[in-house]
Amino acid sequence: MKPNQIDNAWQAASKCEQCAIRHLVLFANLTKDDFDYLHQPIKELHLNVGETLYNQGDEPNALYTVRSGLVKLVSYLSDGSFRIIRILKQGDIVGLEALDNKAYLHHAVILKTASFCRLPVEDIKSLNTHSPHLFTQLTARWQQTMSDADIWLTKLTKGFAKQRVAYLLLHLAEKTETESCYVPNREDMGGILAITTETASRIIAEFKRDRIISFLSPHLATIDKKKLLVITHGKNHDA
Amino acid sequence: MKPNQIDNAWQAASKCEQCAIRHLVLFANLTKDDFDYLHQPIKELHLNVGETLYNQGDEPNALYTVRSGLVKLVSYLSDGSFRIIRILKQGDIVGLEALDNKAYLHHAVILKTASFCRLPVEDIKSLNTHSPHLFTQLTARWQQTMSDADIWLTKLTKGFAKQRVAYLLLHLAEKTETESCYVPNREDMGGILAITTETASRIIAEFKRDRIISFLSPHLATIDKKKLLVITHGKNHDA
DNA sequence: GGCTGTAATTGATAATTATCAATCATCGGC
DNA sequence: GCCGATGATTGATAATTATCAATTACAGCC
Repeated sequence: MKPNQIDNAWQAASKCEQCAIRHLVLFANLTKDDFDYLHQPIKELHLNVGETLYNQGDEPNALYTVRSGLVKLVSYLSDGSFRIIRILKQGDIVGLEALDNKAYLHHAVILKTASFCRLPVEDIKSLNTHSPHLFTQLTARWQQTMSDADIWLTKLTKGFAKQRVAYLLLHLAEKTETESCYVPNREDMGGILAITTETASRIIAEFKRDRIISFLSPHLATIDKKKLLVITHGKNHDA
Repeated sequence: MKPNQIDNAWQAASKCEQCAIRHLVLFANLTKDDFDYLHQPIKELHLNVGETLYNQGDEPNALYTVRSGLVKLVSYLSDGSFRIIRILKQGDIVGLEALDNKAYLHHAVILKTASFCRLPVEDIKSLNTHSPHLFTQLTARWQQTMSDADIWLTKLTKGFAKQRVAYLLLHLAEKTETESCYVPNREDMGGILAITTETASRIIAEFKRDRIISFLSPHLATIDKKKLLVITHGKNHDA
């Protein structure tokens, strides 16, 4: 990301106490006093599709709360191929590893125009030593992250490609408020499910023909959850 | 686990301050004073192969440090199949999710005769509010768990079965002090790599014929790391 | 030793997926 | 509207893996 983009991306900071989605975020149960331990105002950050929040190996000095949009965490392998580790939505924390002072583990790339709150690591740490409230939330976040990783492992990397695609769509639908759900491009689907772009494409095309999925726009579609669930459960003999 | 087994499993508690592997464990950097916040002596627990530390859904009131041995975390799916989520060795924490007061997420089953320290959740929480030292360690553990999960995802579920088996063996070898490494039975290998038992068997058999792996006992073998690394990197044309 | 149950291996075949290559669709810019 | 670029789709084929079934190896036990 270039300097001028950074300037554009940053917005005026706003008061956490008045945050519209505070019930979803890390600061959910902080008290009024707790906020005194924040030495700098929390800044907000806006990024467009394809932009990068941080890169693997970057020195980490902040974690981020997703206010809106979608973010993918990508890990590149030595052979040049990549794998998408997770997809994060509103309320999720990105870059939790910053708390451990290690370099970021992944590339965080915007899938759907997103906004973030930037939480400086030092503030989080100081807040944690002074107030017991944050620890609960942090625990819950780590927990959430692990359980997401488990789902990724158990549901998205097991069984035939068709089942995995079906599960992915259902999983993505869970991440949405509306009836329609975000559908990644075929290459990203491959990166999530450990299948090739072509296989992903073939399956989505088949789902389209079977009216299991209908695209409203290139990355937005409505899905037939019932049919997908059947596919998830194993082979369906065109019942 | 039946009551009489529990009786056998528990050993006299020992002093954490004198623990031989304390540098590896959660209490690594606690001060003398910190230990005063532990209301009960830390108990030690011994379990044999096939025994269960806890089951998915059990109410969690403790986390465990692995003192020795190997543990697998298993998740059963609705269709009766299972997936092995992670393998834990000396120094690793089992059941971190207990801190979030949620039910255990997996079954924790002993692969290689193991001993544990049982850390009551309440003690950990109280210790954390009174001393800043534990937070660092907990952060590091969560971090470790996440990064393990990432490896599992990126390396063990991608590419052809042969590459995955090769990577698994290398990964397991990392978990050992000695030259020989633990090799799971073929069904478990399938559960780890999302392949069938037969495929796992075929590949291990092939590795045996190629002298890439030599079994010393049913679950212990020496491996040729160099050759495995080559296989990991993609197709090897019998160079 | 012989028996028995479990795990490992192997074989044959069908199903699934990767690979390589070509075509089609779509969208923004001119 | 046309062009070019990018992503999606489809086709043909080979490679990989699952499936079903049978056989072998081996440890524990009588």
